[in-house]
This record gives sequence, C-alpha cells and structure tokens, in this order.
Amino acid sequence: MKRMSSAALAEAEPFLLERFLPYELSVTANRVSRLFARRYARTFGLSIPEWRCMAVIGRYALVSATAIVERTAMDKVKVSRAVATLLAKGLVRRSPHPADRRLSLLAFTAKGRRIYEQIVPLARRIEAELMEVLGPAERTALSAMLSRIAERARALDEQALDQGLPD
Amino acid sequence: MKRMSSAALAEAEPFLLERFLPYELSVTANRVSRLFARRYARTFGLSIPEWRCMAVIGRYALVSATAIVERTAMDKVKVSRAVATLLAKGLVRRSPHPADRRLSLLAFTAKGRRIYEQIVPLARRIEAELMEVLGPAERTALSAMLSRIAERARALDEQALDQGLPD
DNA sequence: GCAATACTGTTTCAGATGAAACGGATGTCA
DNA sequence: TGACATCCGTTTCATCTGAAACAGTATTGC
Repeated sequence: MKRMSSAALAEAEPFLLERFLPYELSVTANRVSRLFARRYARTFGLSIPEWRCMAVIGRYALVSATAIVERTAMDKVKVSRAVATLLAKGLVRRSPHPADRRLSLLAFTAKGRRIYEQIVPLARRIEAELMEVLGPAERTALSAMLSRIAERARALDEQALDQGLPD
Repeated sequence: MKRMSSAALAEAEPFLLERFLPYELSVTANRVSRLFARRYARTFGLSIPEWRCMAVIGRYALVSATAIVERTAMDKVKVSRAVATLLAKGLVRRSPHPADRRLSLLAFTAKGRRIYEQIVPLARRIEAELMEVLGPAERTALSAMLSRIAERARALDEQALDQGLPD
C-alpha cells in the first residue's frame, strides 16, 4: 500500500458517527439508563435520581444531602429534588444534625427500608441480565476502562476551563 | 472459607453505587458528553444534537430528517429542532424531495461545509486525547462490548414492554 | 466580639426534553 | 375512485434540567 500523510488519510477516511467512541458510549449509556428508569418506575415508582439517593442512604444510614451529592455524581439541585420527593412519598425521614443546623440527616422510614430491600436485588438482577453478554474478565476490564475514561474526561474538561476562562 | 447460599451472599455484600456497572457507564458517558458539548459550543457554537446532524449530512449529502433519526439515535423531535437551528444559522439548506413531498432533503451550505471540515478533525482530536488512556486493543474491545450491551438493553426493554403493556 | 467569608440546601428562571397530538402527503385495498 | 391506514416532520404541553440567586448557618481573621 502507498503511504499517505496523516492529513490525506483523514481526508480519505469518512467520518462515521456509529464508529465514534464517544457517540457509542452515549448511546449505550442512554439505552441502559432508559431500561433501568422504566423498570424502576414500573415496579416502585422511583426515578433514577431517587433510586440513587436511596442507594446511598441504604449504604450509609444517616447521611446529609452533601454526602449524597459526593457519592452519586448528581448536582445538589437534583439531589434536593429527589430527596424532597422521597420525603413526600414517605420513604425517607429527615432529622436535624445535632451540632450543625445547616445539615439535615436522612434515613429510611420503615417503608423506605422495605422498598430498598426489594430494589437492590432487582437492580442486581437487571445488571446481571444486561451483563450476560460479557464474560467476567470483560466486566472487570470494562469497569476499569470506564473509570479511566471518566477521570481523563474530567481532567481534560478542567484543563480546558483553566485555559478558556482565565481568572 | 465457608460456603454461603447466594441469598446470604447478597445479604452480606453491601450495595455500592460506585461499583454498579450501569451507574459507572452513565457517569462516564455524562462526563464525556459534557466535555464534547463544552468544546463544540466554545469553538463552533454547536450543541451535540446539532453536531450529530452535521455529521450525518457530511457523510451522506442529501438526507431526509428521517435518515438522520435512523443514524443518530435521536428522536425525531430532537432532530427537527436541531435542523431548525442549523437552518437558522445558515449551515444547512433544505430542498423538497422531487418525488415525495413529505420529505425534505438536507445539505450543507458553503458555510456549513466549511464548519464541518473544521469540526471533524476537532472531534477526532478530542476522541484521541480521551482514548489515550486505552491501548488500541482496549479501544476495539470497548467498542465491541458497548454495542453488545446496547443491543442487549434494547432487547430487554422491548421484552419488558411486551410483557408489561399487553395488547 | 464582629465583619467578611464560606458552606448547606432550596428556589427561581430559562432552556432542554420527549410523548402525544397534529396537518399534510402518500400508500393500500376494496 | 374513496375510505382508511401509514408516514413525515412540526408543534404543544408537561416535565426535567442546572446555573445562579437566595436565606439561613457556621467559620475565619482581625
């Protein structure tokens, strides 16, 4: 084969969205999120932000909204709204922090705990059904690659911000 | 180690959102999308839906909105709006289909083509910067895994619809 | 002490989203 | 034909989203 300059090569290779990794990633994540959103909604009437809050409360018991923000990759507005909904649904209750009146501590109600104990196995079952198409080694590799990519994206984004919006 | 029933095992293993693959996938895809959205917006004033439409028009020249829907994994409302914006920005023009008056065919204006020719290398460059954290074999593997997962999610979702909403 | 600053969580507001309804055009089948 | 189903792309409407402003509380530095 003849050698080409990389510019000529770029000319020669048409750009195909369906082979563009960021696009593939977005499409796959959206499909997966939609699957979970529908199942959670149908079974428990929960949205994904609500479920994520439940997952953190279930793991750590008395948590503040800020702790949920740190552990869910959701912004504080989204968490605030999800928690408000969970309070209204009677799945979560709120108590003031004894030392710092800015914080309020969240915990399950009895009803909330019952639902949590049902939804965790459901979540694991859907994940298992989904990841059946991968072998165990592939799952580990995927997880590792995703976290490297996420970290890289965060780094590139911050770097761009530093350059793009100086001071 | 003592053997446990899988139920007891499930009991014993706390549920951690950060090790839940669907969550990892969602977080990574969102970070990546945000990176691209910011760069495209800053450099060309384009949103991701607009860029996706441009990518399809650039590849296939005269396309209908429906063709864009099929090739971008976006719904027709989103495509309709993105195309309207591209028309307003003067990057795309619309001509009637000679045989079927329901369709209109989209193509670049000169300005649109100029921007397309700049944005494709930018997209490739960002992708390259991002995927630096993976080896070539890993990129291929990731792409293959993502498409299997997306297909599986689609299948499970349809299956659930069939069961959940009979008739 | 007491500004000034920083933090928590809510509200506001303007924009994005998608299901459903829609108007217009084409296809189908009797 | 002509009635009915189907398709294309837009609009509507109710909801979701997050940046920014906010009120209330805590911390810092003088």
